[in-house]
Amino acid sequence: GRIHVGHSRNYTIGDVLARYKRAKGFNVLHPMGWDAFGLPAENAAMERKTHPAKWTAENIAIMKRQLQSMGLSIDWSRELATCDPSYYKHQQKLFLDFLKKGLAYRKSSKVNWDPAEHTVLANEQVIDGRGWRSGALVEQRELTQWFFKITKYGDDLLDSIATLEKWPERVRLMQANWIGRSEGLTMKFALQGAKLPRKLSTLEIFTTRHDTIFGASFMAISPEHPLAQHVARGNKELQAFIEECRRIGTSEEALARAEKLGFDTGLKAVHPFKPEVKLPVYVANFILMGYGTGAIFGCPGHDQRDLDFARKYGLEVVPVVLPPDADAGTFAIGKEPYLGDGTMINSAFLDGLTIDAAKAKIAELMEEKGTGKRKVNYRLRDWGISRQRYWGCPIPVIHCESCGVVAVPDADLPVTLPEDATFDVPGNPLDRHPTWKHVACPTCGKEARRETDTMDTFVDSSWYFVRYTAPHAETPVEQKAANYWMPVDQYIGGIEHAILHLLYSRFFTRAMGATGHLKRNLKEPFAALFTQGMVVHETYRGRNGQWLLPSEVRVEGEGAARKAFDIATGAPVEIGGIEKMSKSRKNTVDLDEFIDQFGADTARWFVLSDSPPDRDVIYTDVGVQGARRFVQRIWRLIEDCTGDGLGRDAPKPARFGPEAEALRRAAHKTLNSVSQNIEGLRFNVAVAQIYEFTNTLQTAVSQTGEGLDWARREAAELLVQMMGPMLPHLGEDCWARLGYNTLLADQPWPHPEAALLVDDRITIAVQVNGKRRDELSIARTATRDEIEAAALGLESVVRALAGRPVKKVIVVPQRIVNVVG
RNA sequence: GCGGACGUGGUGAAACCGGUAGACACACAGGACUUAAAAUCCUGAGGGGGCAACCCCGUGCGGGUUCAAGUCCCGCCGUCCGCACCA
Repeated sequence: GRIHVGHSRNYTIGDVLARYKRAKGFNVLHPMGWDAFGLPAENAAMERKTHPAKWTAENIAIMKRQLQSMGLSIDWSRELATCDPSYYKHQQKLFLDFLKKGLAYRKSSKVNWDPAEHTVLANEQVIDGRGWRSGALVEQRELTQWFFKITKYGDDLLDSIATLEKWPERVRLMQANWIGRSEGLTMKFALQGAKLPRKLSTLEIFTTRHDTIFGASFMAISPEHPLAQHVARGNKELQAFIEECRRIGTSEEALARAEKLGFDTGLKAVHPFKPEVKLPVYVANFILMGYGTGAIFGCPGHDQRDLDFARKYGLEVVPVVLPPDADAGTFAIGKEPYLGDGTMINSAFLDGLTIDAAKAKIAELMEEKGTGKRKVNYRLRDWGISRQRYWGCPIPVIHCESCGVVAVPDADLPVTLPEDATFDVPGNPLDRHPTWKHVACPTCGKEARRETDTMDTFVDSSWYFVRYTAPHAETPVEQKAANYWMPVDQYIGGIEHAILHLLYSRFFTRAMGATGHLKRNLKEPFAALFTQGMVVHETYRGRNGQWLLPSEVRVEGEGAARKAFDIATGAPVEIGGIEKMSKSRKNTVDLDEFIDQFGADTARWFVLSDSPPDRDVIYTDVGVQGARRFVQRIWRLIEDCTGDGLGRDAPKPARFGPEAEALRRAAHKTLNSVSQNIEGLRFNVAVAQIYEFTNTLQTAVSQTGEGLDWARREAAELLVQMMGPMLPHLGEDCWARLGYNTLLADQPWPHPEAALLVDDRITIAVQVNGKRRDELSIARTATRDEIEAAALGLESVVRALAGRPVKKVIVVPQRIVNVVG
């Protein structure tokens, strides 16, 4: 039962919010995310060890027990619905509907292939600079895989970011950068210098700086470009160069630092506006085949990479944009290209135009001649969902020699995984399985083959929130339920999902609109997004570099003198950085042990209390002790407040003495601001206010006064109700202690009495020349003149003025008065 | 390199529209209770000066706007995050 406390933080936040909203009278559906069952991310190891069924009864029982012991409220019938195999049935149906609409397709492309593991490497898997990974040389392979056409919605996904007002700015930015829209022009250049096949005799490039066409001094193409491949066939040196590029080219970081290298093909490209100018064509290592057309024209004057390249190979550098205050006669490019605004020079008919005007002119001329076309380019690629592994939702299609790709008929869904797969050899267990893939073609009945790729688990998480709205429906989505619940009012998750999961979910909502599963005008799945911080903890490493659990380590000393020792051996231990709790680093806390020792409420209170929820919380034993102390203090306090025998039916007194009045004001004010702070997800502030009010109530316990018994009773009840969402177990106990046999969780959220929220007399600060000198207690309704008179009459003000005449008095009623002298 | 966020006591942090900086908590110190410890309760505290009333300084650094700046503007410094040859 060792799980990350960090893992549960978003559930705690969501749970507090859900309990609060429910008490406020809202209908709340609070499913926990896909990862609540934690398994997809850990599948690599589990695939080998566990039984096929992802949701074994045992796994579910473990997770359920752990989450319940954290005090989380879950509607389990809904939760378990997505663990049911029927979820995959509906997901397969969605896939086939996407296929019909052209939103899913197959494409052949080059992939990094690990021959040792016999599998495709995911993008994020690191390969070293020489193309090795885990001791095996990585190959490139041509492979046909499945894709979702997310690029179809590139514009919409980008433009709609503006409507996501309740999303964090940085997530919106990350998504915009990821989509990476740029407007430009494709241009065709005629090639000369060798006999080329018709298809390769013109070179198409993409640029966003067509205004700089007269500054072009070379062409560059990607090593993977068909033209490069063609020329290399008769050229051993070029072959070697391309091979070299490929080796370096696999690691992105190495690539960014690598020197610009080129290989002159000997070919020449004809300048589209100056036919007498022939530009040399290079194969260059910094050109990506995956972006644009895999080819560019190089304009060294106005692009850093092109400038580096030109300097290295001695190519011409002609400035064509003149900075506003530079002189056309003397302006030259040094080490830095000029990237700013200006007017065109050295550019024939463009001279004197602005950059934008020059772009428009070039685009217009080239479109007329048919040698160019305006084009919007995206960094975003279609989503490759094929995985060559057992663990995942099977892709429900059948390959037939005569009928091609055939959808599995609805009646045969779901396609389920074989239970007797073996994992003793690397590679895809489905492909290797002796019988599973052999089936009859649903159309012609001939022998055919099942698709053995499974879907990326990101597919699973891209629509679960829709399925939750009607988890037992016969169709993937029940429109009525989806229309009622969607979009999700508040989504809570880690920043690690800023791009992929959140973008894929946005795509799915659109695609499911296109296939009729959702309303078309529902574009965005999550109206508001909150990214919570993690629970982090120090890491410890023993002498041999092995990670140690915090419970295995004894820490001595303070500050710089802090030292750690292995409890078992007494050996010194290295104290490492504060990192996200993870099993591999062993900086975790045993949840079962924690619950035994402190209880779930302490855990909840701790993660809510210290830091704002969007920041990381450092797990410390003293922090937990503090939370525990408070939980126990509340219990004692409620006992003290109920001990005098005043029952819940006692009539409200007609008059309250000053002590009772003060207590009631404090209670209702606290209720008011705690409500606001829970709503704004400022739990740490809500916690602080509850602390403060607890102190007030504690003081009142030892006082006497008219109506104070009743006021104490009221205060205790409000306190219990306020803390209920955060401390549900203690809350129920206290509620019973107060004499109720109902559940606190079922009580409506209390309303503060408006009259108690505003004071008759208030304290305002008095400044002289902007410095605070005194404060003033005055009627809330006091006029400007009254406040001014009272302030000027203060001895401290007179003293601070030191005889200077008063020039001006600024009065902000109910806030401050500033005397300028 | 590009883009973004942040910088407040010994620590985690509050401070809503520019209006009493440091709420609340942790740690610390002193006291009460106790044979003792734990637990609990009370008191203290940004820095400096003063017996005290009180005064001066203070939100990374330097400027600016304003009656008034942690908050707004300009320029630095530092930390963190994201993207990274995207033509």
